[in-house]
Amino acid sequence: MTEDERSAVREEVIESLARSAEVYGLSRSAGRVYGVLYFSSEPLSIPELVEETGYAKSTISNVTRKLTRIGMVRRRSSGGGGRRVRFEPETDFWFIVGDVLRQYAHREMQTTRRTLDRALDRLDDVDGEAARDDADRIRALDAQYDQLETLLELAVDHSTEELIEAIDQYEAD
Amino acid sequence: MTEDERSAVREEVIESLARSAEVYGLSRSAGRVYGVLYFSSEPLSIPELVEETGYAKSTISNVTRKLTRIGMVRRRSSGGGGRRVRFEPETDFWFIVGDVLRQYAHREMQTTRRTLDRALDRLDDVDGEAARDDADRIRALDAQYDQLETLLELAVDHSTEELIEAIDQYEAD
DNA sequence: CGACTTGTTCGGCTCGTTCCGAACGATCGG
DNA sequence: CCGATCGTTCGGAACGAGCCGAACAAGTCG
Repeated sequence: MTEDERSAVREEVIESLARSAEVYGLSRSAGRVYGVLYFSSEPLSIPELVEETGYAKSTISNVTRKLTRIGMVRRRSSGGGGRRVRFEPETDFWFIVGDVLRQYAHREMQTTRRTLDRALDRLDDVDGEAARDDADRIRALDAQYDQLETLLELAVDHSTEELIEAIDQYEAD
Repeated sequence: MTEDERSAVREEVIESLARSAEVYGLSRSAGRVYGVLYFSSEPLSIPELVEETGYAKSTISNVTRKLTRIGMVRRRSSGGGGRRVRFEPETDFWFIVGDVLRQYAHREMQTTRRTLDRALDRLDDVDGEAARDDADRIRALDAQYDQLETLLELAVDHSTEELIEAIDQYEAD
């Protein structure tokens, strides 16, 4: 009876991770797969994940690839036995967040800023008050992106503990 | 000719905002509506946004509601003239981010932690090494969420400038 | 070499989202 | 009170995302 209770509790937590995944723009399946890996005492292969989660093999293949891309699981392309690749979870959440920020937000900001800079160049050739207004607004956008970018770079280079301490010390003045 | 060029440049920037919106989980229309509001010298009503964007009136209605919910535009339920509500953009991006984090991430973390705490309570009644392992992992999850939550609370209470300065000072040791 | 296991890719189904047009309220000036 | 204007809501079409099963490729062990 206690064994049932234990797996019920684990199911609850895994389901909770699935819901969290949806909030942050991932699929339910991604959350569940991560949850199963998180509770597993050893890395799991795709057939094992199929067994544990009930998803189709193709789904597991796609989901594991996505999770690997964003740094939530690692591929141990391994090794000896019959199984070829095995997955283990990245358990440092802030590290995951940092990875995602670096890959997506940072890239997006860079391309947007390139667009803004090109736009400003083109506006130099245009006369009139309205054009100057537009240029001012675009410069303001650029400044915002610039600040977010530098903050982002600083933040992802530190642990949560360091960041909390930094802000605490800053507040202490 | 310069007038064409000016609107072409603005179109470019607005389109860029539309693409950015997609990256961050919003619709293209939301990005474009925000862009039009951003370049407008005065708050715009729904018919005006229809005119400027080409979207259907219903689309504008839904999009403005969504943008208002997440704090990207403000409703100036308005005064005097024939028009009733008018929208103006929130131009402080970090403020927008903070708003979203407070509304979504923070709420999500709280509900998840409630689930984790309930799970730990239930596991107290279960014996065995495996149950103890599960409890350890859940406690580790809980600790991660706790740290992210406190960091989040600290971060959204400061401006980007303050945060950058705080980290810079911290690094200066 | 041939049977088996593992992982990827492909086509199809389903469901949610986005956007539209039309119908429906609600508010204001005359 | 009536017409006009503004905003919301409803039903539907087009599109994309998630998931599945089946076919396919690649490597392993007998």
